[in-house]
Amino acid sequence: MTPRILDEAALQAREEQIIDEAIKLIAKLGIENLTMDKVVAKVPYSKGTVYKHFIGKEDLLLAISNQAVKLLSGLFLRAFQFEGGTRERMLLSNFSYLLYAILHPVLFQTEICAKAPNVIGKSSEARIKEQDVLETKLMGAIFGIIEEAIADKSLLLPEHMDIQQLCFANWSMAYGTIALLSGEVEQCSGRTNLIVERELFNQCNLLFDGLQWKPLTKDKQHCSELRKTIEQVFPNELMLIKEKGRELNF
Amino acid sequence: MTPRILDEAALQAREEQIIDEAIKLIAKLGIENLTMDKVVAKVPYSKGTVYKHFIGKEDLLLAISNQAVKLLSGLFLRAFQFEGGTRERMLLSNFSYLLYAILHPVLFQTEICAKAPNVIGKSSEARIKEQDVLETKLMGAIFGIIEEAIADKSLLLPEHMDIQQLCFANWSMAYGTIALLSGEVEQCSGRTNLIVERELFNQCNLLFDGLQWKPLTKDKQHCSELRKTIEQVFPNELMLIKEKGRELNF
DNA sequence: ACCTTATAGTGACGAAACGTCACTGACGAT
DNA sequence: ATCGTCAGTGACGTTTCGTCACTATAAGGT
Repeated sequence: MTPRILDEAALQAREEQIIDEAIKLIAKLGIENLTMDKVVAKVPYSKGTVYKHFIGKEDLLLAISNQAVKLLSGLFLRAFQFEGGTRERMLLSNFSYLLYAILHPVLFQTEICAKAPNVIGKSSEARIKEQDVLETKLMGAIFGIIEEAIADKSLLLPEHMDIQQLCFANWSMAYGTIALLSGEVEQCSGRTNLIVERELFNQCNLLFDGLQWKPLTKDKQHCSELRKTIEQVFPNELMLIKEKGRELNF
Repeated sequence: MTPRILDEAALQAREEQIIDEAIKLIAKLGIENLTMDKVVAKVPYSKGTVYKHFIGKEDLLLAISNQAVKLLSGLFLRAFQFEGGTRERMLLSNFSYLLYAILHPVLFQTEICAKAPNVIGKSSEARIKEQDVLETKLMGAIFGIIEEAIADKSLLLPEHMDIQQLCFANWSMAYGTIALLSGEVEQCSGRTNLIVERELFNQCNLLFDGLQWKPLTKDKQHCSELRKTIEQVFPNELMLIKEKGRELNF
């Protein structure tokens, strides 16, 4: 009466397989040339099956973005677990975001795209909900660092702001910086001469100094410290970046 | 021998007419449901003519975004020309961006979309160049305020940062905040309880305090001052917002 | 007046992408 | 062996895109 053969795990694996192929296609053709037909052609499943997983192209894009956020979560967690001062770890978190953006340009690009209303507007409810959960979880690591900072007195919560608002302040600053600069490698724009890692570093410090988050910039060499910390916590990522011929300048 | 009848001005007018109809369509159907066919149907010109102006849908979107930036420029200029302290005017600039985002959600939404690589990737070179020029011009107002601030000693340029970087720091902060929050009216997210105008206000002050931009938050009631300034410089905009049933809470 | 010529404008059309649905087949239950 | 159910298929109708062969128009020449 109930001959169900749907294996939840296998289903999940298949979904990831489709996502992986889509990522490869974006890397090869650019996100603007991704089509469902091409994805279906790359994958050992039929159109109908693919559409069982994703209600449309936008839904697939959001799924890729969610996948990316999962990957990012891992980096955030490592930054969170690093033994060091709270300000240092917060800075490290933001830089783990940057490392991810440099190492996985396709994922980051898709994440940006997935924030556009024309994508959200055509995605499934479930997928949007998933995005929400993932981003909330991501914020959790940041939230934790701030809690600790307040507990050990290195940070005093400003009047009329709670921890959540502080989380958001940090997140939006890093997001704005990386989003606006990641695309610009060489453009004859008013934004030339801006190096994403340097601007991110500066802006983090401005924000943290504005919050009076100890130790202040004037009291500590955050720059050299961050360099060491990154080498310690993200050695592989740093190596991969070097292999890409990219160097971090800040 | 040379019967040219192309009137540059009329051509421009027609382009704006097409853009206007597209904006109306986005407002009605949502940006995800905009199609060139629908635009052509709304406009007294044929498909071929429309495609003379815009090489494709993405190019049209970028054109709308550029139109939006022009509108925004006017607001920025008014903030720039306001007679008041430099910090106050900078704050006002950022809020003019917010007013625009609230008053013209379609334009702002399109602006966000137009930053996505899948749109840029399919736009014409000329249009991208135009975007660049417009954004540089926009930055000009911000740049000017900072120059003045440095001149009158209310702001000291931090070590290892130039004016351009400071401009960018401000821009990316405001962009990140508004972009991440503008979509969220009521969502059951980790980002609930965040009110865009309040967060923008807080983050501006954190950044400016971090820069030691006088007068500091502890020395002045920026909040009530900003309220007055907005009423003075943007009375119409404020009225329109009220008519929309929206109220600024910060 | 009439023809010439070059450009503006048109919309039918083919290609491409989308998303659906009637069908197939595989497997467990009876 | 038969039946019922559901995963999987891919052909097909639809939508959207963008082009291009053609028409209309207007200025200049004769």
